[in-house]
Amino acid sequence: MSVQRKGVPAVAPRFSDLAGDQPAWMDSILKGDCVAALERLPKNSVDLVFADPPYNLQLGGDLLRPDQSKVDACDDHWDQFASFEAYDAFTRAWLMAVRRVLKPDGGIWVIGSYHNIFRVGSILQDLGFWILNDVVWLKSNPMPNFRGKRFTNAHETLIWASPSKDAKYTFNYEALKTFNDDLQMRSDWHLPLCTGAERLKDAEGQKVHPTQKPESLLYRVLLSSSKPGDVVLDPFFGTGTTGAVAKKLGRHFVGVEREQAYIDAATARIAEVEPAAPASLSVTKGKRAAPRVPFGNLLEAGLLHPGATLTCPKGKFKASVRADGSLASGEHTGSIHKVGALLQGQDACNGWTYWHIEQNGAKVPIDALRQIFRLRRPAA
Amino acid sequence: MSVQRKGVPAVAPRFSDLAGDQPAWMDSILKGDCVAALERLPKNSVDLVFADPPYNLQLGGDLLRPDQSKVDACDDHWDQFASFEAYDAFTRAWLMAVRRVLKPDGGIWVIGSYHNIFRVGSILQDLGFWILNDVVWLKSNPMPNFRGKRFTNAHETLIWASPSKDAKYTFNYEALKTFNDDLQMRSDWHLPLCTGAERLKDAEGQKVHPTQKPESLLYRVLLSSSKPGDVVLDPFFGTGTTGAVAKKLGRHFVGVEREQAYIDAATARIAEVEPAAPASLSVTKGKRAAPRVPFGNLLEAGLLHPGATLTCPKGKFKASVRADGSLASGEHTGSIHKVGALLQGQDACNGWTYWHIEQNGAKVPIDALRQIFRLRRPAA
DNA sequence: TTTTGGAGTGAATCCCTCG
DNA sequence: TCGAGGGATTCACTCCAAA
Repeated sequence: MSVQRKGVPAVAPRFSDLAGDQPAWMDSILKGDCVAALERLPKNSVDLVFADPPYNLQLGGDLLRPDQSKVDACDDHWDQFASFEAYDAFTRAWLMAVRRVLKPDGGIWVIGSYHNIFRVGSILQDLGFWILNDVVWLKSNPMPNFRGKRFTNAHETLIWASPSKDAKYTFNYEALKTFNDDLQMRSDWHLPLCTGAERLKDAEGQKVHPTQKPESLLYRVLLSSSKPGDVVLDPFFGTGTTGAVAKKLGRHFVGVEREQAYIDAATARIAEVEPAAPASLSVTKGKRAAPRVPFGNLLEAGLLHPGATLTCPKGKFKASVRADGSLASGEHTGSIHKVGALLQGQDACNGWTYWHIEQNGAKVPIDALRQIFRLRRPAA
Repeated sequence: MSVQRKGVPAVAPRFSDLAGDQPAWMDSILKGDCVAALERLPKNSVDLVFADPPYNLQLGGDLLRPDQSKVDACDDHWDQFASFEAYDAFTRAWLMAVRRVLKPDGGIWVIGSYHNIFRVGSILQDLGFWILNDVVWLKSNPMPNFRGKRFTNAHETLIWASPSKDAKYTFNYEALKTFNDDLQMRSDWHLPLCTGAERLKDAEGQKVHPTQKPESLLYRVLLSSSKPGDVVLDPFFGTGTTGAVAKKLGRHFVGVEREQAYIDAATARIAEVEPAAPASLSVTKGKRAAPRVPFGNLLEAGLLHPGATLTCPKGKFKASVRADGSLASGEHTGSIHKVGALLQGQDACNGWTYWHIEQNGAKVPIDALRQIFRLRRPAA
């Protein structure tokens, strides 16, 4: 596949099926230096950042394979820094620029290797970002260590952070759990490198970008920590993996990139992406997203009657329902939660799952009645 | 097992079967602050350092499990620091003290989590240490994320470094390769937590140390980067896992520890260690069943797309695939297994064999896609 | 003697809305 | 802004008691 399309504008065409009026920078690639280009975005305009900054690889001479063929190392000039101080200054600058455009309840991901990730992590913390997780991308097919002098470097590290300690960041917990066969998603992600047809090649068959990330990685990043319609910024856009996956998943993107060749490749690539149907983008949500149902509503709706008797799971405690939706059990009165907690001598209790009622000879948690109520009266 | 042995001296008896004339500090535990105690060691006297410094966790209030029981947090005073600056100063001080006693061709390992490891890594680099690898310890049985607000924190990070860029460090490449079924040892190590009989308990059955590391981890560290007879320093000795494994593997140890209770426990523990031929590796080589493949992986890998339609064997039920790997069929949403069970009115259902997709005019169970996935990505 | 079920636990930066 | 209160939230493994 050739990506050398002459005359493609630096700003990719917006895809129109997502929204009506959009600022000019939406779903486009800004050409230029990261810090300068970000000044063209308004403050608090971005929901999520994914950044794959230069790794500051400090390679000595050429690396040879056992058969003496040369390893195609990442020795591009943009990856060279004179010192740790220079790299730190660069990192601080782009992180501060990103911070300005990131919403207070947004999120940021940065990927790196041991060459740079410790600098990035420290500076994130120094700037007041709050680390939520570090995630390790385990490569199922890493490059072996040809000289046998170290362990095979089989992973990279991602840092997920919010702009401040008390930010209300997005995390699609239930969706990720469903994704992972009903088990919590862990901080270790086993994914293959970007190879084969997914890897962009130029007319000569050479890879267009030395560190193109797999779409599977971005899929998981965007699915976990953004919502459909969100704006995702990638300040080191490269060949646009972030943009391609964002478009596929119904998110907006903004990219910043200095090299025209990468911009051309990314623009062509993203144009070919088919967005998923909006309906398939809705994602499993937990109980927290369901509308709150006051217990008293069950009485109003006739699903329960004043005077009904509730029991705890083991039948040890009983309580009777009062007309105002409170419970009475001996001396204790109060909400379903409070009475449950008091009887058990605990600080808290989820009354919906604790209290049961007998129906057709079986004990059913009152949460089942709540579900019936919600079905009868959707979006109450 | 009780480790409360009164009258045990702070300095453990040397074990005499390793060498003849030894300095007094060899195979002993130095009591006191790390920096001060290290002044008692000569310059260039240590071959390898393993350090498990405080992580500076910065925990908030109590954390309760879903069953309302309290998580036994690591809230010891030694893990409290006023600020990142204070933690950095502490880190710089002990690393400089360690650097003095470490031989120019020695090595150092430091373990940490995202709370502290970025500070440690940056300071290592600033002090001129040369990072050789970062290694991730993947926990097979981590503590879950009880509130569902983040990814399960399922790993810790180790940094392996030499004192300078051109150090001739020790790396037993062939030994590790043999250890690892004739494959290069990778930078991801899958090991269980320290639990069961290995975990030191006091007379009341409480764990002696909140963060005791598994011997399997130290086994791999010492096997890979030290030689028999080497001196291994652990400046945060705790209950002496480093010393126990060093003795087992025929290495000398020096520990530094402030708390007398830990010193007592470690001394008793190490006294019971039999220096043995390494035949006890079986714990780290758990047999590999067919790797579990979450349904979501098929989406990431592009074998299925959001919006695809699945059907049951008889074509009676249809469901559409959503971006998070859940299915939607009428009112029902959830995992492939859950939705299959709901539609059939059963308690359980194997979604892999139940759901089919049309390919080239034929209905194929999605299990076929899973097999393709496994072939493409062995040992995911 | 063997199997089954329940309780316990591990370095954790772990809620959110409303008045 | 703060406090009160509703109510949501767990995986792998070990040990011990019970069957």
